[in-house]
Amino acid sequence: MPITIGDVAREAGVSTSTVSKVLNNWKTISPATAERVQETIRKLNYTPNSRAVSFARQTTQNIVYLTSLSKDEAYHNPHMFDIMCGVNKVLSESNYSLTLVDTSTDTDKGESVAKVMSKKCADGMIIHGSAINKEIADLITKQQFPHILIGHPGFDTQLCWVDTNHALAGQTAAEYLISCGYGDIAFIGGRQTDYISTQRLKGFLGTMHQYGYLVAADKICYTDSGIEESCQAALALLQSNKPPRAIVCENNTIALGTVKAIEKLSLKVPEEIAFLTFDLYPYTKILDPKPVVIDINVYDMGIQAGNMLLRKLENPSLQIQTYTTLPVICA
Amino acid sequence: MPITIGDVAREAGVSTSTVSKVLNNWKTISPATAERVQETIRKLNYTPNSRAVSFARQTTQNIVYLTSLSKDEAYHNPHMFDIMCGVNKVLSESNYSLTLVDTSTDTDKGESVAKVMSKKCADGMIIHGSAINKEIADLITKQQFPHILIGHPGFDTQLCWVDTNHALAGQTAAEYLISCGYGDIAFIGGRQTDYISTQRLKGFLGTMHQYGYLVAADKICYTDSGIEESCQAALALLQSNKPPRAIVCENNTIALGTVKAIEKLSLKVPEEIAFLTFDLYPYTKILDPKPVVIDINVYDMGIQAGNMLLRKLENPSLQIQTYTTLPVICA
DNA sequence: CTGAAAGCGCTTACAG
DNA sequence: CTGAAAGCGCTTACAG
Repeated sequence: MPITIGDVAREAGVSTSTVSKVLNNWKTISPATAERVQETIRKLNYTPNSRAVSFARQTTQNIVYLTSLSKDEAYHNPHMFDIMCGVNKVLSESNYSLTLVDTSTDTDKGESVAKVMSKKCADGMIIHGSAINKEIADLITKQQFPHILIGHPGFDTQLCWVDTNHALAGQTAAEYLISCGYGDIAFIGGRQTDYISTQRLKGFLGTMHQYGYLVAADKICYTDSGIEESCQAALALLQSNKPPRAIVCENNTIALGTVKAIEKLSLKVPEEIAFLTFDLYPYTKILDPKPVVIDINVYDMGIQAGNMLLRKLENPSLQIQTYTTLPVICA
Repeated sequence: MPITIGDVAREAGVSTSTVSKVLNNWKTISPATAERVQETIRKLNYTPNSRAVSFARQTTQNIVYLTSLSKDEAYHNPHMFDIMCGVNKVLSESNYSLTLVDTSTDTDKGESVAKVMSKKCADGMIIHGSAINKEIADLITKQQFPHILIGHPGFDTQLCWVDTNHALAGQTAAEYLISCGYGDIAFIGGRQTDYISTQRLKGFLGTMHQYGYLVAADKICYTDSGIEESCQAALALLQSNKPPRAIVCENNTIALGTVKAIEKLSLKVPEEIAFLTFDLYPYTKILDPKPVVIDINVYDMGIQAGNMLLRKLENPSLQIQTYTTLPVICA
């Protein structure tokens, strides 16, 4: 038989209201009473029933993390889980719990979101970018349900979101390589339709121009991000009659292809060719030779997203649409 | 103003008890009434308040997943998250939610577990092996709190657990290589004190002996699982006067070192040397040359753990201590 | 500073 | 087959 607030009240010789007030740190309780009640709580080893608290307060102290959780997601998309860990950290520090909701099996894409909001099983939600579209966005803004979206939504919306600034990462890449004394830099990107790749290229080119360097069209390639195609692209660059001094690889697979090209030509890194990529993946550190890496601390991004949601909970009218978490260089 | 069971009752002209019974599929309700109530529910777009349901039923329909969720955990230990996804899948199919609880910041190791049990915020828990010790085990068994531990606890206990059978994976490795026609097989392991490494070696040796192959002592090495030391171990084996025909690498880092040794000696795989490792890591597939891999479907293991917990919830006296999920060969 | 009482929105014996 | 009523264990105006 679990012990209740009534047991504590009886034992301490006060009312349940008083015990509740002690539990919630009301300052209208006399120190003597408070102390007595606290002691009884310790003696009986009492913990409030969170179901009852949640029901009485009309709030859950729970946040939902909406994302796709398919098999192998953990291997393909470890960043998403690192973000989740960051979110969990701040929330738990503020006594919120975090509940996972998988959107991968939704027949209707807004199914999970609608359910969370109507069942009142959470006070707010963190939505991973993979789980959003225009309809869901409208649903959420109409209900004014507290939320933070991870990742730029890609359409105009009133939604609150945070994202990393990929263009800024591209800038950082250019600045770093320029500071190393390299002016002739090539860029191997993913598909031209890829948002992240395009942003990184944009930032890179902007900074190059700003510093007075021209990047010739034949120094910019687009690939399918496959290892083989990237290797070919890198070989073409390195074997041209005027090879670049450095290569920016838009992602890790491209870096891997570039590694193969560099090995094949037996070039010395960074003496003969420098190369750089974005994001620390589990296998980035085994690349040999090693690229310079521009990384985003996505755990920190999760922390920031969690913090913003807590602020939204206190002040629902807050509108947040921001780029957060600076890229850092791991040379 | 969210609509309640009372609104539905009034609109449908019945009592709240009746609405509740319709909601819970009691068969004592006349079809006519049931239909009328269902229609009202649809019309008003009513969803039961899960806080109230949880409070009235004295159950949460929530399960806690206890594990360490530090920064970079997602990169170092993706398997743990894949298990989590599997657990979430079965639970959500049975209308249970899954809440994350991070044990990495516990000052006292049993802190989180004790809190979960006393606050009654979950009906059961899945505990990742990293978050267990003897004291916690005693706490849980004393309270008879429904749980499943992922991973053999390493001490005698009444706890319910599931694990993968590493010795069986070692057997599978030996059987596969023997079936390829290789009899002279070496084993590069991690530290002699490592449980998993020891189990894999045990299974491997058992099967080798069973098939009548002797594994000479100098064909078994122990390493610190570092790339460099593994490469040296592999080189020593391959350059001995009687090199093995195949090498079993106890983990991916060792496989990576072995890859380097094979490259250095320009050996052809598998014509001159075959090699094998365990577990598909994110970078396993970029190893070149490719090893044969013995993998465990840990997502499936999560599904099984979730299913067992559901069974425990229905039948608390159930005792489960089992090895689950067969290793599979990815050649 | 303290307590009696209403209320949070459901479920479930029990009576009819 | 249906409904009145108690109960789940807290919180919080409100009165004193």
